[in-house]
Amino acid sequence: MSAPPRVRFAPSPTGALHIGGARAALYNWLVARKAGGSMVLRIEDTDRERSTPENVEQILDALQWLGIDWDEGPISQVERSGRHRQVLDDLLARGLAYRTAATAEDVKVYKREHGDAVGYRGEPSADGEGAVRLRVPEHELVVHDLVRGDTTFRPEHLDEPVVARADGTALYNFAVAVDDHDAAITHVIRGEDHLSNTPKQLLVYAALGAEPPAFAHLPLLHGHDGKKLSKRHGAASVQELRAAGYLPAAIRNYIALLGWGDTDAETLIATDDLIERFELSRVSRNPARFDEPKLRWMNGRYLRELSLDELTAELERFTGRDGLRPGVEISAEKIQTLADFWPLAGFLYDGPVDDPKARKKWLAAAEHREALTDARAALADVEPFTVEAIDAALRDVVAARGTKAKDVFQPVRVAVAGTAASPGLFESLAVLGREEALSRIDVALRAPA
RNA sequence: GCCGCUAUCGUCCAGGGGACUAGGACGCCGCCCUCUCACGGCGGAAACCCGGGUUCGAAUCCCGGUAGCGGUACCA
Repeated sequence: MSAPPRVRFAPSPTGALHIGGARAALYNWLVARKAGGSMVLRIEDTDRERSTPENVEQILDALQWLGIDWDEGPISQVERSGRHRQVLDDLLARGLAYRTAATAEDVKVYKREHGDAVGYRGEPSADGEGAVRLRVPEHELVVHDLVRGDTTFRPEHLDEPVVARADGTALYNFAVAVDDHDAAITHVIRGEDHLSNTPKQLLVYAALGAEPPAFAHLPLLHGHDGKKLSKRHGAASVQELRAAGYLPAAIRNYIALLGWGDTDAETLIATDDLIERFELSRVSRNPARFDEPKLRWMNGRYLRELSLDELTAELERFTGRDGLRPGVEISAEKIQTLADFWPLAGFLYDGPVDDPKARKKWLAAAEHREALTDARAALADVEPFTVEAIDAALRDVVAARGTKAKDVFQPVRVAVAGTAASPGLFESLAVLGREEALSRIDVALRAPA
């Protein structure tokens, strides 16, 4: 029996949380929740140029909205600079690191002389000033990865990495390793873009005299064009998905499947089952593409699992309107996202929408205007004004006119909804009520053909 | 360039030496349902990157090529 895992999610606040970060957070969370471990949230804000408090807020907010919680933190990496400096001094004192005046340009020159495959080896500066580089040992560095197996890095290929700026502030590869070690992290689960950095971090662990944690590098997520999905490219931030009307549960299910799958063919997996079934060893090694149509479909399934009360509450929160229940009842099975609702059913509340093409097609011909007139007359007499009675009355009109059903129904639909697609016609009319329905038809009839 | 990772339908995920006539889901196409749009049901098209090797047998193992991706910062 091994100790409960301690995982961490460590975003850098240089932008919004995008879907790739969300997935990394989710996988960490699943590992922690499955085994009764804990999840640490750390903000990697050592990039002082690009990190902002607003981004930190956004990320925390996105995580909470997604339903991914954490047990410790958020801890700020910059606030640990004292500890970083202390470790740095120790490494310097022990000769495992050295200060150097060498610049990136000097490294290039070195490569030109020794070949691209040869790792940079520098000399300490005479005055003891400059950036801090780590010494690289002679032995191979192997990353034991839970998803991709062992990856071996030969030391001669590795540049001596810069771990701190000349002013003594820590750089990423150094700070992560120190912080993960101090936090007793057992599993580092992050994107594959960090795989090449891992040997540098291994160096830090070795210098610390510590056992490195287990690593799990997740395949990257790409946009639909096959290119890397990032803050600047392809978007898909959690906030955007939220604004697009997706449910957290659906997003969790969808992104869990982006890079992971078990032998069971199930596609719809509730979060509790995800926790139970998730296995790092079954994470895919191939990059995946974010496919929004599939998320849409999945979201529709989750939407339809909600009770009408729950759906109404979601929709009222989403649209900022209330009294939506009647409209929700008749549109629930027609929407895939919360954002789909208003374009479909908003006419019930705000009047017919303006769709010239629909008017031209269904309200211009004399035949349609006559049908609408007949329907108006029938509707005026329907008693009670219920779905069933409206249904019967309008079908009587169809029968009397001897036309196809749609030649009566569509003009009525366009008259009351303004457009050719809507929830069920009879249901819509019943929701509107006789008075409102007749008045909309009258307006349509008065409008010039 | 160098270092590294990856390679099954358009996309995601299964399968992983003979059970493969390669499975499921999204999407797509057709049909059914139907007042529109959806939902739902049924059916269909659609993939093992290429070349060698190992083996009685390879999509599955090995090597090479190719392609894609990542890293190559005093960013994270």
